[in-house]
Amino acid sequence: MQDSDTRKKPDQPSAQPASRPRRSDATRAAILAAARERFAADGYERATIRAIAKDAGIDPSMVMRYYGSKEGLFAAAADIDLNLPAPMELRIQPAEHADPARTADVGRFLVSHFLDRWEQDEVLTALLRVGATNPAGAERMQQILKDQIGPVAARVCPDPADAPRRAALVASQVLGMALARFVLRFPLAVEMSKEEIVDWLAPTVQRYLTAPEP
Amino acid sequence: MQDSDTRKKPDQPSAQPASRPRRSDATRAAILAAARERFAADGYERATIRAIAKDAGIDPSMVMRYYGSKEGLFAAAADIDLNLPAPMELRIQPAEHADPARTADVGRFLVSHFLDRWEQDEVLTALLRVGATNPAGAERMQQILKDQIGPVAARVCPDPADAPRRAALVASQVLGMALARFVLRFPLAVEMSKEEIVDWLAPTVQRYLTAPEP
DNA sequence: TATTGTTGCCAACAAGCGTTGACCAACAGG
DNA sequence: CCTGTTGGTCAACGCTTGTTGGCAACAATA
Repeated sequence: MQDSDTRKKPDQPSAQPASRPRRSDATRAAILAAARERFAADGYERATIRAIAKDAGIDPSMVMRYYGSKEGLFAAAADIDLNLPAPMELRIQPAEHADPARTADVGRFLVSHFLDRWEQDEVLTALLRVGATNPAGAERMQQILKDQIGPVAARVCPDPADAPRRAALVASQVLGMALARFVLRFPLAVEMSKEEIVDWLAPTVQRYLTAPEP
Repeated sequence: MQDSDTRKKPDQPSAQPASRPRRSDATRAAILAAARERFAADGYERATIRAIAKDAGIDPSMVMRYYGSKEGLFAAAADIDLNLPAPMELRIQPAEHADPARTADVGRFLVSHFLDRWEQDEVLTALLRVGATNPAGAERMQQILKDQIGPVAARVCPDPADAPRRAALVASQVLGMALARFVLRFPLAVEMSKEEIVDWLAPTVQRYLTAPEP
């Protein structure tokens, strides 16, 4: 899902789903990488197509040809997969027993996973920065919450009916920490070790997901 | 602190600290109000001086005359007072007894107060939006955290030495919820009632502030 | 080899931005 | 009354932005 392209001119209207490699694939990838870096560092407006093109070592007009517009470029760059485990896998860990505390430590796992994910892929910071000022970015985040975090919550929380609310609570804590650490760069949020953060946030997330009531 | 001006031409170099009212005070206030609205709605880059001036019903050049530059305007508009109670007042509530759980419900009070504050004053949303893309905005937020939340944490948490860390944790949860509810406008974060949010977040904040260890 | 599509650069466009300085109207103090 | 200060508009500046079309070089196909 990550490197999907917005390819034009579908040669065979109903042919193979993955189009064969092109000579320009390296350039496309360079543009995408530069775009992620710039969006992460500067946000949507200040990440100019000219700057991105310069980073990628090509002409600005190429960006337009391959991605149509700045919005198209962002859409391609912000195609994110959180790599969350399929919900079923979560139940396996603590063997197979009844309702209370279905998964021993979803909270711990999730917080740790998110921190790793954020540190290794700047596109998450990019999406967070852009989402704060750009409607399309905010919508994309909302979609990720719904499609990728929601299902996990649905499997783990007591009443699947209010899984969305649980997911939103989890998102508020995780995004808040990401904001403080990777976007605003509060010194104290930056200096804390990953383990320390996990120790503090895991019980919170665990409670948001599994507590029967506040 | 809220409506501080960047007044030029100090007539008497060492005269009264508060200058007398001017004929243009209404215009200044209109500009500031429009600026807060635009910054909150659009972020720093897309909130143009021209648009702000139009909202205020005056010429763009007036903004420059009264606030020097766009940065100056933002600095004036983002002069924020969280209205947190002086730390001493917090200790009074549960009478006067020893260490464990100094204040019965700081968490509940803080979450409720922040939600109120955010709802009634759009400048908080403005600062959050701008802080995500603008270094000056991020620095301002950091300063508010240090000067206004830090002291509260220092009085309430077990070891005043790591009050800053406690404050950062609290900020991560509170800012995260503000981000989800007021900036990204996740439907489920918007639909939840204020009481519901307080019920969920209060224990978290309480723990971040008063728990002896994670 | 001739033709056709792909890859890339260059120069330019129109629009929008923050910012500036000239200029006029209204008021204030003597 | 005049005179200087203040409040405000207007038109323009220099610059950057996203975006476009033309044109040369290369690769692939026939």
